[in-house]
Amino acid sequence: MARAGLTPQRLTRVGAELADEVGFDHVTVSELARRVDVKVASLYSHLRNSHDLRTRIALLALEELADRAADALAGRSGKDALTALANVYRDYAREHPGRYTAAQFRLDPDTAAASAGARHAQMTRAILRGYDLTEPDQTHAVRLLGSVFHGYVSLEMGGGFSHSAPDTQQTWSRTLDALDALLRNWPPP
Amino acid sequence: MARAGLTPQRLTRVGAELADEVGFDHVTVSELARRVDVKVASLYSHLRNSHDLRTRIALLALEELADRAADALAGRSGKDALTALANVYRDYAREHPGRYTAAQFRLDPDTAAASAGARHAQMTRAILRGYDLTEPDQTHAVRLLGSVFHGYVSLEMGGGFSHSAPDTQQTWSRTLDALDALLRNWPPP
DNA sequence: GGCATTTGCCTAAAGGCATTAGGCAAACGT
DNA sequence: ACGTTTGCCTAATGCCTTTAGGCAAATGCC
Repeated sequence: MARAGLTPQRLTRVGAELADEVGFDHVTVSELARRVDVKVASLYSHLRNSHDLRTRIALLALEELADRAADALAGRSGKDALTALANVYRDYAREHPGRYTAAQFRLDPDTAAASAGARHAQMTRAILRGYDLTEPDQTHAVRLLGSVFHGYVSLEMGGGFSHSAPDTQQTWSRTLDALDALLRNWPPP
Repeated sequence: MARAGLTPQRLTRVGAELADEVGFDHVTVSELARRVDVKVASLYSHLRNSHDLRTRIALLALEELADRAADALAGRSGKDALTALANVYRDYAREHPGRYTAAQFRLDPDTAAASAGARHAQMTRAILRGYDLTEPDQTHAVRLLGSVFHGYVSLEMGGGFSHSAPDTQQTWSRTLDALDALLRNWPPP
């Protein structure tokens, strides 16, 4: 019985690929075992259980996404930064639909606190430095941007905008124009 | 063996209640059978399979939501209508989280075409009559509103905004202010 | 009302996934 | 070299889905 050299990290990576291929909801410990050519029970030395696997994939996705976002934001500000961040989310969801879904996986509070989630909020906030917003409107705006990015990407991914004119690239571009305009003319209370 | 009086409709309703209690992802034919006090196999006379059950719950949710939206919009326009529609989604998600998730269930194209999905788009479009938008910006705006509503509700439901000040009711209210302002000052291309 | 047909619910069985227990051999430390 | 740890295996249990085949209740026709 030669050893397969499994680690939680490797299993998480393979799990993430699996998610992109079959959808995060269909990620299964059994299928993962097949992929790494090992019997199912063997995985339980490396993963607590199925939920643990999902959690790890979610954490991986959140970090990859945060890393990409950090890269994209470097040296940009204003609308340029807004567009760059928005595109990171949208492109990631297109390239890695399973991982993107994983990033939405509900984590328990402790795990969430230790995740890259905070970096995401932080980066969105950074973008707003290019606009003239003070608290509490800045927080409202962070949440609004999060809502639009996630909502748009998730609807587009789910086929919500499918096959109807005008094409979704147009809408995306105009959506970013609109958000930029909104942030520049944020309404008074 | 007294008959239980099952129908696809009743099973769908019970399935929807089940979804609200345990989450749409955990809706199971077996649990449904327990709830209606019948053996599992019996359900297969009324439901094609598990996927069929989910589809029916999704369609139910889409219709309930569209009905509520239609009620809420009656006699309103402008920001009043915008707020009313937005609250329908948010309130529905709070009252019926499982059904709300179900409404996001990806339907196959034919089923989607026959669903209440079109009514939703239509009602969002109706709101925009209170603002001065022409095609294709009207469509872009429909998609943006859909993104914000869905994104906000889904992040809030997932605990994304949890426990941080300011409270989410504030943000929601200011988000609607912002959307209204945006629609009144939609940026030129 | 009696009788044939349809329909609804049941038992049985097969196959899949998750998870735990217990065993043997490879890798590692001294 | 040898004892310990560690990794992967077999076996077993339990829950879920889905199909096949049977019996009894409802339905409809005369």
